[in-house]
Amino acid sequence: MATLKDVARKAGLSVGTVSRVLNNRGYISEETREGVYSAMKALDYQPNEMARSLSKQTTNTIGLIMPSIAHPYFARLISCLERAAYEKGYKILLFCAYGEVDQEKKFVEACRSNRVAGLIICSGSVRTQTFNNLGFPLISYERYLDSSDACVVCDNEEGGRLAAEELIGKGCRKLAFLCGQSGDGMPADLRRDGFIGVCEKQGIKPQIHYFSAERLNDLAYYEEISALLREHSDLDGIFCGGDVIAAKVIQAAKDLGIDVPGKLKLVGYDDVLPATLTCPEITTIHQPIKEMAETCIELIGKKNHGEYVPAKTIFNVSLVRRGTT
Amino acid sequence: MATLKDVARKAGLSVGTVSRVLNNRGYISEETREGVYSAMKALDYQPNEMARSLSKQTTNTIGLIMPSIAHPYFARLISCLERAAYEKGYKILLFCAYGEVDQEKKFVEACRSNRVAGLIICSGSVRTQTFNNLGFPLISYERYLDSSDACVVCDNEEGGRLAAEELIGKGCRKLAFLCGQSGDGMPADLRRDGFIGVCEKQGIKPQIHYFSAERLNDLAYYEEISALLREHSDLDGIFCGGDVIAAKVIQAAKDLGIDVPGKLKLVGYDDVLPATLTCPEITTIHQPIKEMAETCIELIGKKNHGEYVPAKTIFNVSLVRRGTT
DNA sequence: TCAAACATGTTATACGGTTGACACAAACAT
DNA sequence: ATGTTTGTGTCAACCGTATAACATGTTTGA
Repeated sequence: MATLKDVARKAGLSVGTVSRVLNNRGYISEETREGVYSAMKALDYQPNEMARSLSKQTTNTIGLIMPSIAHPYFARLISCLERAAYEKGYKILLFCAYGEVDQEKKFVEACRSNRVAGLIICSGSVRTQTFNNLGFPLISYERYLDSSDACVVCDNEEGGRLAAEELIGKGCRKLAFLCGQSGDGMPADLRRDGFIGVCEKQGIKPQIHYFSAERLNDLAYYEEISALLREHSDLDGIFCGGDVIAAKVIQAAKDLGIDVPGKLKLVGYDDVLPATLTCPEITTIHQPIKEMAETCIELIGKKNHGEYVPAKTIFNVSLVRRGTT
Repeated sequence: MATLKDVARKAGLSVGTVSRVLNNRGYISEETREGVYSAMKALDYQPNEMARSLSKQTTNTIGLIMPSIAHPYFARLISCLERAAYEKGYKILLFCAYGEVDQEKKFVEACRSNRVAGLIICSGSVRTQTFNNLGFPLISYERYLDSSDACVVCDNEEGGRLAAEELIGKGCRKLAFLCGQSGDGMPADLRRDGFIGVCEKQGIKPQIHYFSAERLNDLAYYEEISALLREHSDLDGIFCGGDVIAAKVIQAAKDLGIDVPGKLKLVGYDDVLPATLTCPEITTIHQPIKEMAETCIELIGKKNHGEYVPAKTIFNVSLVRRGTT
């Protein structure tokens, strides 16, 4: 592929001058500028980003380490992050660690090797590991990570409270909470706490059921849910820690002859695609994913410009009422 | 961050020797090797991939240009591609072009700038553009792209035939096909042709309905589907060009009091998450996405090693019978 | 004992682009 | 006439790593 030198030769200019055109430095006549551009076009020149990054000691690449890609929530998140990144001139280097500490570590190192401009991580291990002296800002998404430069989260406790209020307000008294991986710093715990808090005020003690971490990847919730519904046949309201879980509850309930929302009401979480694919559609807690993604990207930019960034940015959630309540 | 020079100094060795250790070149004593490793650990050294790529004139990055990320099909595909890439030692640079030619072009240039080892593109424009002298292999996914080095597709016509046979075999006579973007080289056309071919042999002339391209991003199919069902109330079998479409047909049918699969039978396409979230679950055409993704990555590796790669790799599809037929 | 194999160092060049110092000339302003 | 701004070229150093050529030892083995 053509290099700067080739362009300079073609345009009858020096490398320095061509570089000036490319980087808008110093004085450049309109004539020269056009000469450079036409030479670039003629040679189909594309600057070598490797060389540029090496020389400039900075890249416009942002690393993403996610626990899943195919899950609707993360698919949506990655989509929003890609768009926000693109609009700020960044590219996305995507890694999926499946929540495994070893892989996360490897990918963090890969990001270091690639001298990314910033790293956004949604860790599966959270507090068990720390990342120091990375050389670039680390944004923790939906997790409280001590060694991060900033956390971007939504108000999970409030989400839990909204769900409880909705279910109780609609007359439910036998409640349950189904969620994914628990653990220090994970959002599921906060949703649970918010949920339980409201329940207790009403003298209700909800069932709590945790799915194992691998369910995030295979999404095989059905059997466990069906067993739970059979075991606790008096349940009349379930708060699901995700919309996929809620969709599977609808299936299991239907198969057991339990009417939703007649006999059993549901509130999901996330407000992603599955919430609008079921019958009935799922009442759920909406997370402002797009805004959260944009904030992640902005925080990296600010941090790299030496600006102040808040250690924690908390987004409001809201209830979206659909057919399951 | 520490450089090779720092490591060499710390280990009391020359840069050349350290580089030999890193690249397994020439003779190295066990003692020296360990000295280098401990120095690397002490300095928390990570080789600079920019410099390495620049020097080696090759990267281990694969570019991905997709029309969507959040759509379950592409989310799944990207997930499989990331995994396959990781297993072969590649990293993923992810771009979403929303099927827009201009953005695709920009992203192809970005890939050139980054000297990717290969590019996998699922183009929205297909034959309207050509990419030549890219400097790296171009794999076209599910599209027939003339200027690509290889196409990886599934047997879409066969998928259409399987769907028609299933519906007709279950007694349907008034058929329709709903699909996304049509156009030369797009898979929807082949599915349609396969579907129509079987229908005609049975003397059936199906309705064909195309959604606009933007539906791929907003997935707002409901209104159009509902209108179609009302207009053609005698329909008893619908072949949907995607599982999300099928899920929305189930909703619209239910709202119109049409029983699925009693009065109306459905076959979806892709076999992705939504197919197993609805009631009933969706009978669909399974695409071997994982295998297709692995093939894409392998083809890039082979092409870069000068090995022969077939211009077209076609994967078999199969019918997965669930609740909608 | 002498050659081959092993182990390391030195030095230079390359990858492709950025940047700063410096020189030179023409155009312009005072 | 003199100083400033503008436009360009030359040259060199640098980013971090790879690699080849060549020198210089030390072991090892026949």
